[in-house]
Amino acid sequence: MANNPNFKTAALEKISHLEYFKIAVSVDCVIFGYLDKDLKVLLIQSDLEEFSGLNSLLGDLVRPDEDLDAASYRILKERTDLDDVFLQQVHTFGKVNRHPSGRVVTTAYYSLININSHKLKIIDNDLNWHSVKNIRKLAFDHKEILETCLAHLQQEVMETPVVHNLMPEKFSLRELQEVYEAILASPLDRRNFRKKIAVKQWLQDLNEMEDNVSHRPGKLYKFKPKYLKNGFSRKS
Amino acid sequence: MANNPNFKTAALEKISHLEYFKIAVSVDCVIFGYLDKDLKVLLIQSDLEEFSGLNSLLGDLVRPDEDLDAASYRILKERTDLDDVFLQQVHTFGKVNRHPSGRVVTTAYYSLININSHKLKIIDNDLNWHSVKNIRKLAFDHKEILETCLAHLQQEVMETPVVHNLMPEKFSLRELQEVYEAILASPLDRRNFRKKIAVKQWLQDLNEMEDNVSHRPGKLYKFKPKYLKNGFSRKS
DNA sequence: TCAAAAGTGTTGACTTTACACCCATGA
DNA sequence: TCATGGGTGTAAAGTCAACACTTTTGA
Repeated sequence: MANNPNFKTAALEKISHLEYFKIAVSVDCVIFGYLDKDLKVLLIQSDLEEFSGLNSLLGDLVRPDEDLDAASYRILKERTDLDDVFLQQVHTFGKVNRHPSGRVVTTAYYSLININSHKLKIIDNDLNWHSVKNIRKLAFDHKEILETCLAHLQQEVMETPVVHNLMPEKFSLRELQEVYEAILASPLDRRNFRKKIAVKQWLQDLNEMEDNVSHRPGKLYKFKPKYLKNGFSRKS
Repeated sequence: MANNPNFKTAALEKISHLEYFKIAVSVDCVIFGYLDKDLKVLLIQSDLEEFSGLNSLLGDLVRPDEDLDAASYRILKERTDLDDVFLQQVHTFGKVNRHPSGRVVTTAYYSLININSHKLKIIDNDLNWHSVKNIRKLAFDHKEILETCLAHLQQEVMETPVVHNLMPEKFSLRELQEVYEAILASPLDRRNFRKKIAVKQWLQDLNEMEDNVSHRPGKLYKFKPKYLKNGFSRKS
């Protein structure tokens, strides 16, 4: 087989395909946070003249020697200094004219981070948290990317314990429910919510009570340690 | 804003990022078919020396002026001459060394086609249908891509009427069940299957009976026309 | 008359939803 | 003592899985 004249080596194939290496690959991160009973997303002022005044997702071109997953990780790390982040690939957007600088195919990832425990370099970066529900227009096709990732998050949130990324270490069931309501954008029945969560067995009762609340304090919980591992989505 | 010296135009940005245009983008299609009570996938002999003797998925580099979805469509069209195919993006694979010819990020799509109604150009192409369950090793990371797409198909098959792409125009409920069993790789209870399908209301009773069967003939059904539209997945 | 598959319903287990009252705390 | 949320259970509806017998046809 190796002598079959129809075979080409990888090196040869590369030469014959050089003209295809004209597409850039980027990743865009939809970074969700939670604050004031509201689902937020981290956006940056676009530095492209074409999109002046508009916000965009955090994204960057993928380096030639960088895994796709690693690129999303780097972008998050650069902005948040977070090391052990949750990141999951959602979809790849590849319309020819989606980027005015040229042909850029972008892979969208979503992430969940705890806003309070990581102060960002906000001021010097035009980097800010925005209420997801108030977002009207974004640069590029980033509105569509955001919507796709939000839908994905909404689908996953009751199946897997991803919310833990938005929570403080200790929290009450009310606080947890408020996060779910913010993500799903709809109210939940308190008793049914508690039953549903209890069945999952994600939480550990800390035998501690809330403090500084002006009503009967609730029990505090944390996610069991085995659910706190993040890492990447399996595939890259 | 437009006079802000920190803005760059898209044209300028492109120049500064030229070195990133060193990654090629491909699509790979996991094309499923159904024959002899068996889920098949369309594979081609790899023409890379590095993978001699191995099969690979159908794929190609994306052209600079071609939408990502359109590339998967083109690949399918080239091989099957099918025009109105079902194609859905599943995942993008972007490890640095996944392709020996250089850096190639690939987006995987899956497709379902009816083997009998479209004869392929099989002989001159080393192109063949293979039983999914017998596949051991493929070129590149194509085994992983296949597994990812199969899992995706298995998840979707009871939610959406995608199977219609594997069916002849008219079919009995037994035939439909056999397709489901091949996809899910597990037997289904006949009565429960029929109830589940009935609830979906995807099918139309043709008031015709099977013919040429050596047992009691079953009723024939077809998918309601509104479920036959395919097109692309929403996003590209 | 036999072999093969068609066609069909019920029961029990489980899941999901809707819903209301008393309790503990701080102001 | 009031306002606020904590904490809890049940009944009805719906969903899902398991399971068996009679019917129709061709060979």
